[in-house]
Amino acid sequence: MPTHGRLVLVDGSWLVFRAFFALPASLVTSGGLQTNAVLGFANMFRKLFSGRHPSAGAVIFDAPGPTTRHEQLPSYKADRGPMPPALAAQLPYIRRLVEAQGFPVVTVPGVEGDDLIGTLCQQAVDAGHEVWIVAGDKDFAQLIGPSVRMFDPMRDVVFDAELVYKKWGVKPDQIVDLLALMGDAADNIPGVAGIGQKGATDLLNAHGSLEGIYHHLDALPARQRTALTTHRDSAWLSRELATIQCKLALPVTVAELGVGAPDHPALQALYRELEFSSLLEGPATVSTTEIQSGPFVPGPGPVAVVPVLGERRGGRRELLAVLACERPGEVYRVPAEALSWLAREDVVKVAHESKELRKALAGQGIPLRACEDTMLASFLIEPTRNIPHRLDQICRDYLQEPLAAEAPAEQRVGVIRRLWPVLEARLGELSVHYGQIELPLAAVLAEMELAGVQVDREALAGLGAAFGVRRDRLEAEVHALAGHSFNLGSTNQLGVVLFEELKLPVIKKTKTGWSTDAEVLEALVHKHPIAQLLLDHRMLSKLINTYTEVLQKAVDAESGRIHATFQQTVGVSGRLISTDPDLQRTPVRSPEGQQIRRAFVAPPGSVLLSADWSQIELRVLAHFSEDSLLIDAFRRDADVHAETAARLFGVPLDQVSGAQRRIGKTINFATIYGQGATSLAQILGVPRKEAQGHIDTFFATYSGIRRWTERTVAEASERGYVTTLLGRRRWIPELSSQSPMDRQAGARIAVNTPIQGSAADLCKLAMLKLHRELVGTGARLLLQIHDELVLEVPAGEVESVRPRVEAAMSAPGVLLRVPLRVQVGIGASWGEAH
DNA sequence: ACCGAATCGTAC
DNA sequence: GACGTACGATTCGGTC
Repeated sequence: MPTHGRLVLVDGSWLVFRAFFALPASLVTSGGLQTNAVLGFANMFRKLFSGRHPSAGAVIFDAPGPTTRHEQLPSYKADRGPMPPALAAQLPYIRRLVEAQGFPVVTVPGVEGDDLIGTLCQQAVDAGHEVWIVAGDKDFAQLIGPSVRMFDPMRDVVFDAELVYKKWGVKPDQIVDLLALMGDAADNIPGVAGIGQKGATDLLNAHGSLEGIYHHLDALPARQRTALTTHRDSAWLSRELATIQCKLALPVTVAELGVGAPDHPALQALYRELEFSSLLEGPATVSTTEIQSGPFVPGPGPVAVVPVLGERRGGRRELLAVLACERPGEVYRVPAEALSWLAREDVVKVAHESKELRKALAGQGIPLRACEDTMLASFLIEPTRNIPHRLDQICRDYLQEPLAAEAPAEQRVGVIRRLWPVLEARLGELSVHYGQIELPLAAVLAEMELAGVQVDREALAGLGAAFGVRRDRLEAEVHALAGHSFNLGSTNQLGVVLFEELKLPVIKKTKTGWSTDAEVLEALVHKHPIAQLLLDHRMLSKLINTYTEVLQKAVDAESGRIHATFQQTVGVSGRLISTDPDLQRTPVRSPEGQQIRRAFVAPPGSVLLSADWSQIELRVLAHFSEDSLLIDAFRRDADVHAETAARLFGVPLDQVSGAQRRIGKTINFATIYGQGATSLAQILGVPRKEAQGHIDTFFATYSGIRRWTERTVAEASERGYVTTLLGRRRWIPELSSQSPMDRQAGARIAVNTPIQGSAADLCKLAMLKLHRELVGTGARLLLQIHDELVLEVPAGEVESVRPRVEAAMSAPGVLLRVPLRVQVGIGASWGEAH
């Protein structure tokens, strides 16, 4: 955390409570003193400043006893109760710790810590300083401004105004209004009963402030109006309670908050007294040496590297320094200005999640070369174990040592250094796949993540507003039909309305009660008008909550684009997984969904090019199974779903009806998933017996598929794993389970993984090939959606880029027994390109 | 406040 | 329960 030149105000009371409850009470000295809060506090302090202190700051504690807020509301913070004695006993040590660290301790009787922080913060801002508040309570978000940020050390997040908006949906100066409405259970701030976080943010976004909301009561739905009127006094009192005082007269001033150098002997004495062996400096502890360049000459192994990252900007995080470790026990801190050695081919590096380091280095214009990756190696060795393959997990598994999930960088780098030889040896034959596919792909993914994709924020906002109007109308209609209002988002409440009050038939049950899913509602459409309204309401709230809202918030302020992450070690079959946000689940099927895709746009002068494979998984199945009918169908470029239908129903191809083709398609896919008769019957809406008949006919017709399926399951049972086209392995312990149900599930995995995983292999291969062939063009890859690639292409280069895309995807570098077909679309938006 | 389970819906 | 691979929003009940 870059704290120099800033005033740092630490919410000490909060930190102490968090440490006390987060760590086990079993941490005691040999003298019987419980030390968990002190240890947690000490660790947090070390993590915050890692020896590099700010020039000014303070740790603020609440003084015991009542404050003015208790006079306003006797129940304020009532359920906190008295401080546990086991915690109170640790406070003197925490005070010693803070003082030995060189920080002033600030406590003022009768004044809450929040108000101390608020007032000191205001003084500092007035004096032209920047302020960092170290705290976890969302109350503090109200103080954030151009020169004030909040750092939450538990979540490792720095909040600025933009992030506050992302997190809570309102601006910092609206936080008190938000709390006034939604209340705060932790502080016993009552808020307005009946209005939760969602309702509160929506109201504030519509009307700006509490005043605005009360001025427009008439415009609100009846339910909200009633709630707001009934609890009017509570709302205003809540706002008062939630407001942090910034103008108190205090016995201390900002000018007195100088931070001194840590008193190491005093700290060590304290650590010894409390028996904190992990914090004691000694031979067991790694010392970090600051160096100005990288004098690395790898001996028996590579140099392990861990980036020290700063804030997020434009889709990447700022690179502050790199910790490097050549020999276990020796860690160097290399400043960001001296990292050119990371680009050297002759110095082998190893990182955990090299993609992140690569992205951070891109900011300095330094390419990362010759860098191994422990995360990718772990994934290939055993994809299903240790997802998402974090360092602490694989350290535990391969070094048989514990490592804290958020261990400091100097510890992580040593672990990476020692892990690499172990993982490299375990890779064995997989090292080819590792070196040829996954490792180079990480570089391609890094570029895609940095590039991001442009979205039309206004278009999304407009869509969201339009959907919102429709959703609210539907909600009112549903409430009217039910005769009272209730939360449509609660399946419990909905179940009561549908099955008790309206006495509609129960179609299906869940583990805990009545099911109200889409299938059930579909079945009720002809029994009651409420069902269709609910289906439409579900669709619209889904689109609003999961897409229009989330996507707008995901837009990066710096680049104006969405920078998703492509997880390379999460999809057990080898698929890439997009998160933050999940762009691979962007709607496409409904017309409303397509509108959302139209908000993904190309910048002026460019177009989006979308290319997707036709039936890639069925083609992979044809290749593996060598089924003559399926291979022949693909070689003729036939309509495979129609052909399957023709064979199932015994009709000539040109007489296959739309409904029959749909069944053919469903059954073709059912093969890939190892679907059984029951579920197939349910999907097709036919009797189970008929579905079983289709399955029997299918396998009798495509006998090659039947033989391959049987052989694959048998081999997997024998060897314990299946492989994909490019040799990726997935172990399937389910196949040797005692439970027949588990074994059946294992059989489905054994069939599906080679198909899904090989399709993923082909896509990765195509991405690598395409990436090479795009060098020198202005085109760049943006997204991968399993069987689709989306590129941004300068309008003038479309003619030259398009054939390269088609070539890379049609012939990614492995020859299958069937051709691969690619469909390309081009447009100003993703929706149009599709 | 935090967490996990449950339910639901979206994609390929 | 019965369809493979996923992410994520929301609600709800339990625990610190």
